[in-house]
Amino acid sequence: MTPTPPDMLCFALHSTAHAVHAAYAPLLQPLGLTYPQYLVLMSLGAQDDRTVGQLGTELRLDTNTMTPLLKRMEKAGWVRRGRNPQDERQVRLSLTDDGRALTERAASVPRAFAERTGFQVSELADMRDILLSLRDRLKPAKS
Amino acid sequence: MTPTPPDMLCFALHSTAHAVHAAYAPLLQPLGLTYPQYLVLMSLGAQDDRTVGQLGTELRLDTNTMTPLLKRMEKAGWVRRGRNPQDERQVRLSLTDDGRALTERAASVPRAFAERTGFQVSELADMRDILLSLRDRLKPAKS
DNA sequence: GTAAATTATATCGTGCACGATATAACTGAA
DNA sequence: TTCAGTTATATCGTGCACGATATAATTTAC
Repeated sequence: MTPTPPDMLCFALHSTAHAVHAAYAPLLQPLGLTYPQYLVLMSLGAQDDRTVGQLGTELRLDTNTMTPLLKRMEKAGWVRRGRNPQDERQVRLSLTDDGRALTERAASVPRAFAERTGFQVSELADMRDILLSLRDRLKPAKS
Repeated sequence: MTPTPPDMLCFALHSTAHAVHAAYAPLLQPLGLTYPQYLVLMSLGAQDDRTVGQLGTELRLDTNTMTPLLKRMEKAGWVRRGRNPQDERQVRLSLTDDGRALTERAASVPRAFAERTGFQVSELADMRDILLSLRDRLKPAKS
């Protein structure tokens, strides 16, 4: 008996991630943010003045995704990008005043999301930890 | 205290979905399939001769995603697309012989994936059900 | 029986995501 | 010191994903 998508864990994960993305969209759209942009904003809000590589490591994205994403955010006036004079290979990132103001408006989004799910905060944290345990078992990525 | 991506459930979900996607990629690449194409193939393998809309409902994708995806699969020779003479609005989908042969090769992929995680099958099923309960609570999608 | 509404699919534009490749800056070994 | 190797970022091409819109076929209301 061959497995069918609705029964597969991978599809549950895939479709739930999309559903969460869709649930965030109406919360982020008034702020003019996409979901990956929101992650960048919150990450820089917590720790500013980092390189593209450092931010990409935290968000698990490569530079081929990060660079255009960051350029769009620079164009929107939320992020500053500048080469590090000590090491011209690095591009250091920091929030503009507008960007920092936006982090404050965006900070309430996870709570608004959690409320919509109807789950307890502790249940959501459990779910998060289960997911991370799965994710981190997949790291080796070698057959 | 503003939340930071590594602590957020949404990011755990987002990054775990990407990690699973990445873990599937080396299993699917020898078959020439992308992950969404694999879902279409398995879904049609279980139940053939369905419309674009029916398949999209199962995979939770709209026609603006389905149509190009299905055209690529048609071009690859796995899927046939044809208008339903009873209702010319509908496009009915079925697997070609090549497509059906590919489902057999692709059927072992979830087991190979499950083995890599090191989780018990029952644990993976529990995880799936937890995810689906979250996903289905988000459906209303109205603030 | 025809106009309005609905349904099914397609098209267009934008933004990730990622493999492959490029390029410039730095580092280190001989 | 020079040049081979490494590191940090960028570019290019392809494939989703999705909002908005378009179009043709069918159904419904009158």
